[in-house]
Amino acid sequence: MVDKSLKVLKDILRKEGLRFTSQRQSVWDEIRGSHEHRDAEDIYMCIRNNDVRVSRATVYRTIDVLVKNRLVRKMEVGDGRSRYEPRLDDEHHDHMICEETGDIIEFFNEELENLQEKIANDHGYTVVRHVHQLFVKPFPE
Amino acid sequence: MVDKSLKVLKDILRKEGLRFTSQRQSVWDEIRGSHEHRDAEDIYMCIRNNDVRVSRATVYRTIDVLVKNRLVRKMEVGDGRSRYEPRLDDEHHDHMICEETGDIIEFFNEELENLQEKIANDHGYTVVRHVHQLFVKPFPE
DNA sequence: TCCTTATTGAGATTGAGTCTCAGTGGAAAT
DNA sequence: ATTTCCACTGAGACTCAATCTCAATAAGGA
Ligand SMILES: [Mn+2]
Ligand SMILES: [Mn+2]
Ligand SMILES: [Zn+2]
Ligand SMILES: [Zn+2]
Repeated sequence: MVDKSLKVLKDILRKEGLRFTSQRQSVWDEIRGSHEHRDAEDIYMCIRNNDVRVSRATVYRTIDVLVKNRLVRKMEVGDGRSRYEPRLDDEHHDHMICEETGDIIEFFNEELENLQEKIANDHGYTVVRHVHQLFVKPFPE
Repeated sequence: MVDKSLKVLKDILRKEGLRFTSQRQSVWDEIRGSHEHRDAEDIYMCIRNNDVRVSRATVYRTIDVLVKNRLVRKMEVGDGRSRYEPRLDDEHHDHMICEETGDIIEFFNEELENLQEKIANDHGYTVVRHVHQLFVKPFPE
């Protein structure tokens, strides 16, 4: 599993004509190791707490490569800090954000996906990507 | 129409315990006068081009009041600048953003709205607000 | 008109993210 | 293994939207 993820990273770097470095591996390992939706500062600090020397600039630069090559997904929740999550299985999902707890719940609904594609088509467009976020509150009681 | 919009603004300011000022009227007039999705800098510059003296700080502060009181809707398109649109009739709609032309097309689909509410309910939540943006490309030919 | 105090504006500040560039190190070639 | 080249890194400067500060201004009630 670790070997496979390492190979995935190396293949991407080769494809992009980039060199394999310990910093790039650290960033990918850090993101890959958690299913949470974390900001760059959190990823940066966690890597450093593992006694790995890396700079913010390199974290940001590496994330860009990972996002471009679909190993990582970038999302904005509206607070000015981008969040990142690994795309391990690469199955699409959208997000429900609880405004009381900050919890992020993932969901996928085929019907919803088809419907939005249909709506775009009716306007003469194809959907390239989409953002669908439900800001929610738990039911009372 | 102008009188009515003026009254709406004055009522809101009174309710909030805020004073009516020419700057606040200018900001509301500027946003109200266009159906586009504009950023703060654009709104600011247009007001000043009409020879009204106003500062960026006041534009931002006034927009906050208007957004809080649902006269204006705030949205992010992902480029780091918030966009604002008037909520004249206050009918909800979502956005389709053309990645080739930058055009923003508005749409509303009852079925979509109901479906997302149902999805949230199934997880034990109520939808407080939502963001649904389709980044699209025109069909070829 | 007077008086209190909310509002304003110039400019400083914040903070996420980007850029610069001299020094470092990956890896291909020998 | 050694050399060589040049991509990569990191400290810190920089960007830019947005917020904050605070002295001067102007609502608007008395
Ligand atoms: Mn909607
Ligand atoms: Mn709109
Ligand atoms: Zn979706
Ligand atoms: Zn997710």
